[in-house]
Amino acid sequence: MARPRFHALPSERQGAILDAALDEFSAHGFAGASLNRIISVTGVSKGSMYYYFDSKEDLYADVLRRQVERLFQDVPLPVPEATEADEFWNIIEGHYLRLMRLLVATPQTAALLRDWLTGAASPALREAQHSAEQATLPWLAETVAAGQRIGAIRTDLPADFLIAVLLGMGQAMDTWLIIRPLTEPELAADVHAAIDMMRRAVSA
Amino acid sequence: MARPRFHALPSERQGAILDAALDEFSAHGFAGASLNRIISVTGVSKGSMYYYFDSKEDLYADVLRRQVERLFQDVPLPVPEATEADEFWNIIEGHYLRLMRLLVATPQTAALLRDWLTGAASPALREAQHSAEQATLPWLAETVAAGQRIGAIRTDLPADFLIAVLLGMGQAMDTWLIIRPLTEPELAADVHAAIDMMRRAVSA
DNA sequence: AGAGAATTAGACCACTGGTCTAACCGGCAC
DNA sequence: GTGCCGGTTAGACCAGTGGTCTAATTCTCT
Repeated sequence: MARPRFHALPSERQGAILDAALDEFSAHGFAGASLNRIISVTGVSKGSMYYYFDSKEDLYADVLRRQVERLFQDVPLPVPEATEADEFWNIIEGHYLRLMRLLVATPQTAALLRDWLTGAASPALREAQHSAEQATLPWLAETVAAGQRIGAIRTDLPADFLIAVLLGMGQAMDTWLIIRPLTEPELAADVHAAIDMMRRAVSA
Repeated sequence: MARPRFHALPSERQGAILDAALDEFSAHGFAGASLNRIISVTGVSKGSMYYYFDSKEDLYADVLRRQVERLFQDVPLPVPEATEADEFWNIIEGHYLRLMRLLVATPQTAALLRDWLTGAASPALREAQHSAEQATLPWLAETVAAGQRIGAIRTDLPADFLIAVLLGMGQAMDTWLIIRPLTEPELAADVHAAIDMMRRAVSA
């Protein structure tokens, strides 16, 4: 995680650094991004950079976390408070649709997420993986628990397993949806189909 | 792809190079692997290495392709010739179980595949992606088509979409299954649960 | 003003994947 | 045998990488 010193910087300077990093990471992915390019664009010296961040991964993790936070802030996704399975899944579908719409509208964030989704588990990115999971997993776990409580989600398998499979399905769907230029009606239909598959896979 | 020259080499030399590369890639993943380490272990000069292979990716693609081929050779997985949905899914489950057993028994291959699965779509690996897809995708596509023909798989969604989702589920399940040390009875039960979820998601 | 800490700059390091040229070697023509 | 020539090999070399280190600067507080 970025050292506290970084957050003590004037916010415009923070912003300039993080913006440049976002540009670089979303354009080239983690592996292809060049730290030297980032510092030369921002004018920050290498010494300062490593005074603020532990490593390239650390910077990446911070950029990613910010984008995920912004996403969750722009599209609030409360854990569904439903009493019945159909309602539960409708709420989920609405969440997903809103999220995908926002991603379509912010291609840079979408590119960053795509890179992260497809390369996340590589050993070099455990830090980023971890920091983004902190934002995502608890929500998913809570939602699964809520679904189980009202009988919308099966309880015969370990929740961990269900969550892993849902994450996998979600990544595949995200990638499939993001990668192609989408028109509105298609998007809604595709999201409906995606959630339907999830529902079938894990419903009680 | 490896240049033809490489295959003209004495097969023991080919083997030594590919073994060293497999060691390196499975131990450190694609990004962490060092070409210099591979050539220093094998005693092959850098000039020769680049005379045989176009690039690091090219070598990786070749190593990966070999392992996938070996896997499919050791565990034949014919497209199910079933006439009824239950039978169809039983055959699939049998295939998957056999494959996972082999992977558990060959951890090096499992490590290589895990790295590939989790990092495959990163731009640097398109070559490897492509070469391994050639081995995997057609089979999956055929199997989906076979399932659709006998009414075991839904036809209301694009096959591409189903395949993408199945791949995502498969990756998640593979990872979940490989990552934990498995005892036999658990493995069978987990595989059964995994295939069951796939079946629910895509059945007609 | 002066001491001491926080911060910055950028030279430097080992290493990376990849290129290039000079040497080498086997086989064929004379 | 000699000359030659194409396929092959060795390894010096290159620009660039992420990361470290130290000396200088700036800031703060007494």
